[in-house]
Amino acid sequence: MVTIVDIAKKAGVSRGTVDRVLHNRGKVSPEKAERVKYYAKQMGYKPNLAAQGLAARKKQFQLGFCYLEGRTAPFFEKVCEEAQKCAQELTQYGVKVSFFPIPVEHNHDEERILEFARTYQMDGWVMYGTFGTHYLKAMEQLGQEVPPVVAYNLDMEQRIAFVGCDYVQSGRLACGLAALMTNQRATVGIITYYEKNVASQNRILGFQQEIESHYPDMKVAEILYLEWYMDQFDVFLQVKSLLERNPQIDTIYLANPGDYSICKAIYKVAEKRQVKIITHDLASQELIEMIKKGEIAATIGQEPEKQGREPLELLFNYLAYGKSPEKDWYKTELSIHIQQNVE
Amino acid sequence: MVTIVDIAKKAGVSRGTVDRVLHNRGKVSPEKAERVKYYAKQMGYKPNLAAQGLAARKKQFQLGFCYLEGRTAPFFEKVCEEAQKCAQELTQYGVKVSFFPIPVEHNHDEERILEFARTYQMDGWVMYGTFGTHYLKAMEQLGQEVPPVVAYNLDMEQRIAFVGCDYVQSGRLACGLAALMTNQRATVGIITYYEKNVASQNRILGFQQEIESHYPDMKVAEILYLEWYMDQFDVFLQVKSLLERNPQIDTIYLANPGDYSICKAIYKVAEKRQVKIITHDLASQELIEMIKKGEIAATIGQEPEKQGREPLELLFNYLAYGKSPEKDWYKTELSIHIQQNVE
DNA sequence: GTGAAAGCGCTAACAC
DNA sequence: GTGTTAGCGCTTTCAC
Repeated sequence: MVTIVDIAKKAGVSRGTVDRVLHNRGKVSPEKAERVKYYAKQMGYKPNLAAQGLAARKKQFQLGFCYLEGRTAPFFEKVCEEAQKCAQELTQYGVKVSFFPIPVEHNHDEERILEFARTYQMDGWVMYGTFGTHYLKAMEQLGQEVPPVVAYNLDMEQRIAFVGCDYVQSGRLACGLAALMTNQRATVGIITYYEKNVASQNRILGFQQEIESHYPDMKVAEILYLEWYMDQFDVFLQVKSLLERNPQIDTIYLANPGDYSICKAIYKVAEKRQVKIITHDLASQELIEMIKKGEIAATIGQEPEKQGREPLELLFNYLAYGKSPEKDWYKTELSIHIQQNVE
Repeated sequence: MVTIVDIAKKAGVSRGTVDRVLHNRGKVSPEKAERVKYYAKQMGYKPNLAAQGLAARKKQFQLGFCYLEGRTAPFFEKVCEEAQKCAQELTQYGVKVSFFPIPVEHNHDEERILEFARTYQMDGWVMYGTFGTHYLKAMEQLGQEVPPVVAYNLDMEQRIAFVGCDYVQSGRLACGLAALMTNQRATVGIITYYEKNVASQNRILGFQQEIESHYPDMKVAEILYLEWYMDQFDVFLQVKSLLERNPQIDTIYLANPGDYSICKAIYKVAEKRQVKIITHDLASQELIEMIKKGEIAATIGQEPEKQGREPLELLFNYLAYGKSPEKDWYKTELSIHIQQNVE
């Protein structure tokens, strides 16, 4: 294994100089820099991570992790759980991660976010796209330099990388499942919270694209938009009338479950008609129970653990080792869970 | 963060003594040992991995990784690929991993395995169960002390841990998929290579158990055992007559694909009857293409990457840091792949 | 501009 | 039995 000292010897310089060249830090004569770079490449130098990590302790980085909190964001709990584990491990490298729960009702509150941006100074941030976008706007308004941001779950601009799933593909996969369960003849009722939610929109888009490109005998009968304020009983009535309006519906695609309590309401109506329900994520215990019982036919996962861990690791590598993320988009895998492989 | 020196100070001993206590290595007076242990626990000491890794370089461990090689073992290629990546990373810790491909035809050749055991001495081994079992027998015969072995893919006795899937559950999941695709009314033809293969047997067992416990309207019409020597055309004829004997079959469960070339043969026969095919693993490009085209309805994965990486990491942790595996069985997840989430 | 040296936390060889 | 010390590879500070 090639070390920094090996290069120093070959290039006839000191180990300090090699380090300066490798990190584009400080004053080195052009010729020496050239020579060092040449040998580093030629000898296939790869920094030793253990050693780098050990030395990194002195830097004491402060990172911030923002996540959505509230009844309607159970998915983020899973993400956050893994992020906490990762944060614990990063302790070893002298990193301190602070967690910032954002209540769903403040998610677009520009005033508050401005205050947030003013108050908290970090060496780097992990944010989900919607919040990150607001944050950047706030920082611009404040005329402040933005630290590196890694986005997760939903993408945003000006981040150094994004970790999350392909929502369009996610909708396509849901469509494929519907096809599988109905001999490619499904008539689908789509139900979703929040008409303007990008994730939900893209999923529905993907679902419809897939029908068009692969399944001529399938169709979407209606898209039902639920509103924030509806409770379980409201939902029950809405779904009931959806099914009454469209007696041919045999599959329900719940593109954005939000609060999973609505699943129960949907199931109650759908049960009598033997309608298959397909939804996303595996976040609440309630949902898991329903899948185990076969009340929900299938759910599509998007690796919440990876969304919690990878952004922190990317950020740390970026700051501590100067390693820019190799990819622009770290796609999480879309998993299918049915009765027999849940848990 | 608590370091070894902090403990030494508190306990009023030297850092060397603390190290000896923590690793149960060498002579320390009982009282001092007690004191060190007490403070280590009380202060919540966690060794710094970076530092440990750096220091581990001097030990120069030699590990061996055995894998099955040949046309009928494409799954192992994926495993091996990831294992090689992991081996490359372990280089940083002074670890050298040697890879031993075992041709399928030598897999049970006791004579050869005896020779193998005699020839290669390693600090630790990663082996798939079938080979590992023979290896242990050989070592016993030679009267040699066995180094630690981590098993993967198939379990064995006397290993320090096992990394692999639950084959019974894997068969249950296949059954669940069949149910999903047929409104719980599938009539299934099961096809498998090698009657005595444990993985295959357990999958079929799980499949049948699941029918019994959940799907009264499903049944297995026949189990067809293929033989080693059959070529694609032989398979074609066998499957054809299987379907002729059982005109009600609407689903084929290929419990052990072995060589994936038989998939094409099965599809050719099954196509006319619109029979759904379910199989395992995602190992060959050929198979992936068939799934993309929808010729194979679904395949069930078992995390080959994890099976390649985790055993090496466990073995390294065991040897270098004296950390025994936390679990006895590291279960790999069963994933479902259909047209829309393959690749 | 450059080299020398200290130190990150841990391990193991060595001296007493 | 126990303490001391060299060193793993890298970063950074401090002289020159």
